[in-house]
Amino acid sequence: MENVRGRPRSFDKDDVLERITCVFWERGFDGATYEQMEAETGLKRQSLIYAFGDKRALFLAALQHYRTTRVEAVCAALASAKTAKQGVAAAFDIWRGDASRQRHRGCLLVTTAGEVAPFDADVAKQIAIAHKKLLTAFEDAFEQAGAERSLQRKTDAAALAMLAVATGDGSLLHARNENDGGSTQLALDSLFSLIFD
Amino acid sequence: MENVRGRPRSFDKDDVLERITCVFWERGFDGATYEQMEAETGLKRQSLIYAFGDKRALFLAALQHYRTTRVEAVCAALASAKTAKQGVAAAFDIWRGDASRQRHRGCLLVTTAGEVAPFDADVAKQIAIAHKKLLTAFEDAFEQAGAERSLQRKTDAAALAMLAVATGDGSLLHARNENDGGSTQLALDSLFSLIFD
DNA sequence: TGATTTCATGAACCGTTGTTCATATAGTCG
DNA sequence: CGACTATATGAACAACGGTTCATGAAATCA
Repeated sequence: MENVRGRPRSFDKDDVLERITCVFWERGFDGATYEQMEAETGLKRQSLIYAFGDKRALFLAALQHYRTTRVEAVCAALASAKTAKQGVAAAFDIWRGDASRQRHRGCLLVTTAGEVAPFDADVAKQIAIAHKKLLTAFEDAFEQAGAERSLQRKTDAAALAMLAVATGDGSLLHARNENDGGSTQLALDSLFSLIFD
Repeated sequence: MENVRGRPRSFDKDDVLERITCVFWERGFDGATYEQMEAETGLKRQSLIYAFGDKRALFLAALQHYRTTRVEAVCAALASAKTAKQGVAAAFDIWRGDASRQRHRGCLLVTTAGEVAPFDADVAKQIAIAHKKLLTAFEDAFEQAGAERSLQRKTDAAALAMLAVATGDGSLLHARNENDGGSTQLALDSLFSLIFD
């Protein structure tokens, strides 16, 4: 029997973590309060602390959750597509979706966590991991695109990957500061047609 | 006589504002404390409050200072260059410099202020102004580049401007989260050679 | 010189917020 | 059914940080 002794948890931990992630995503680390988390999850702060640890641990859990869901989704889109060009298009589409969301736009890792990263090595590590994963995924895609001869012209795959990620993060960043969700997407469109033909 | 009555201020207001700006730039709005500002400026918090107002007013003053110095510098570089291509190169160089700085990397407006903007209309306005200025400056440059026939191929100037700004901000953002200041610059290099020939 | 105005600063204030303590609750095990 | 263990939560705690109060200092003006 895998049932452990003691009172069972009344909530789904992953579900709660998802909601916690959204709070941090929207308000940032300092901006997020237990009060907001209580409202979002329906749980009391002590329960959250009991389940995850203090605020910093909660934030780190949220970062990891974000990385293993959102970031991996982009990587998966890149890797699983028929052609590299389609893969990049799919990845950009995910970003477009994130940029046009109502609440918590932008990227939790680069934007929000970036504020904390210079003063917290663990946070910086989460960012670095995600960044590297994304970078190599794009690099692989562009190398494949070179082999498929779909590139506008021969370019260094690593540099192209850097450009794609920088532009993507920049777009997500701008989306956070704008009311009309559409205009920032121009950057991704423009880049796509510049890279492919 | 332009000498006003009362005890004269013992410090240069602009100089202090520059230092205050650096504190916000490095720590963010919530992260910045009066204690750090005291250390940075050598003044007591009450003097700062007396001269500028409360913390939010201090932050707004810093944002405006940042905009009228850093952002305008990029616009000026774009407008004053001989050719549009040189102008874009000069603008990118400024960004490269900002990205390779030791302290307070990244862009105060898009990164730091972006955390506060969704909950403060005045902050959002500062961002919007800077964004628009940058965008039109690049758009003008790319239109000029089209006339000068230095573009790799005919592309919409507005979309290209969006791409340049998104990539620039993305690069600055990444620079904040990295130890080796060099690698993010690849994105700008890559974009430049993709746009021009 | 004395009155007046503005700047500088020590000190107290006060609210917000993260954390901890103590207790009630809901399950399993023997 | 009692013993035990883990979860849930009300309530008190503690501290960091922004703001305000009150006083001293430095200049100009009459």
